[in-house]
Amino acid sequence: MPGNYLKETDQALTIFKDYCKKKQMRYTLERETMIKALYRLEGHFAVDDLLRNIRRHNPKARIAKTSVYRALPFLMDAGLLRESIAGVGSIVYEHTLGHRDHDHLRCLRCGKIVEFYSPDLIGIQTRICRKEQFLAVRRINTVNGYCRLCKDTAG
Amino acid sequence: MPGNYLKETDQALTIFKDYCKKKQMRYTLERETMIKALYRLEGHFAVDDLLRNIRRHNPKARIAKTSVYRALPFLMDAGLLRESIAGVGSIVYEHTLGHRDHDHLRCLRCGKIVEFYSPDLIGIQTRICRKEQFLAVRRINTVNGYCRLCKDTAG
DNA sequence: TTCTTATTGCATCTTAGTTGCAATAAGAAT
DNA sequence: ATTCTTATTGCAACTAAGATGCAATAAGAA
Ligand SMILES: [Mn+2]
Ligand SMILES: [Mn+2]
Ligand SMILES: [Zn+2]
Ligand SMILES: [Zn+2]
Repeated sequence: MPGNYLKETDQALTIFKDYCKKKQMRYTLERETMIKALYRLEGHFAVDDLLRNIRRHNPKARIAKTSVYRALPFLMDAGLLRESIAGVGSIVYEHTLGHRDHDHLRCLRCGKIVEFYSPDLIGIQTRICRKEQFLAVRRINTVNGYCRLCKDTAG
Repeated sequence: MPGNYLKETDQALTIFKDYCKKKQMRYTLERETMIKALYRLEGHFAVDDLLRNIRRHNPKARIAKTSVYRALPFLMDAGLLRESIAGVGSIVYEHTLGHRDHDHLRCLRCGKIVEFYSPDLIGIQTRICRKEQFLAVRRINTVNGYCRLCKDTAG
């Protein structure tokens, strides 16, 4: 858990409090717990990883997976979370605060994920959206293939 | 069904015959049927759409969904098919022959899909892969958001 | 403290995709 | 043409992600 965990979590909670107020939603203990777990997880994760992390850190509170699934769209809409990698099967998320907008290379053999940051690529997408008068909400951009270490044994 | 259907299908069948030979796989009637259906479908489709199309055009032949699922990875590997859109939930495919490599904008409200072609974007991805010594197999790049007609009523 | 109603937990359902296995059929060898 | 090997099929049963209906609970405004 990196040093900026507290700051990010705090910021996330504040953002979500405001979001709830604006949308006349309730700021519940469960959602707060979920956000804290979210910013505890550093890498990419599936819903199940998130749930396990929540339960491990809060053994007495029993938060239902249903609630997590129901909260996710709000957390995404509030800008705390995004779907990050395509082509895996189940959905892979990652938190957004403290990470600049980036994309991924994913190894089909060992599962390794390499992040890359390309303002040029994002710029092209933005330009295309403008041309099509399309309001972008979330981008997802993944190259699946074989990493340096796996590509020889790939066939 | 466009005019180049026959040509594309023919090409696809030939490619897959060669692929089978190379991989010591069997070129079966079921797979041939599947490929024909594949090139009959023009747009983007899920596995279920493909199955329905197959069954409608071949009422007597009963091809099992299991076989379709098992064949898909081979068809992709042979270069006849690709996963095209991310963020939908289930997997969306489209055939490749006769279509240049492109990406998608997808409306979260009405489901409309806008295709766009950007050699620059593809070039950036290629450059990044080279830098990371990463062997690209398939790219997927989708911007989810609201189309021109839906963005006013999006909230 | 009271009251309204959004949210939760649980149980149940749905649906995409997978797996084990006996029956079938490519296609190579004879 | 017939035989033989084994990849592939169809079926049925399974797995796992995610959604849904509903009564109980708890935000948070009054
Ligand atoms: Mn990432
Ligand atoms: Mn397309
Ligand atoms: Zn690898
Ligand atoms: Zn739309």
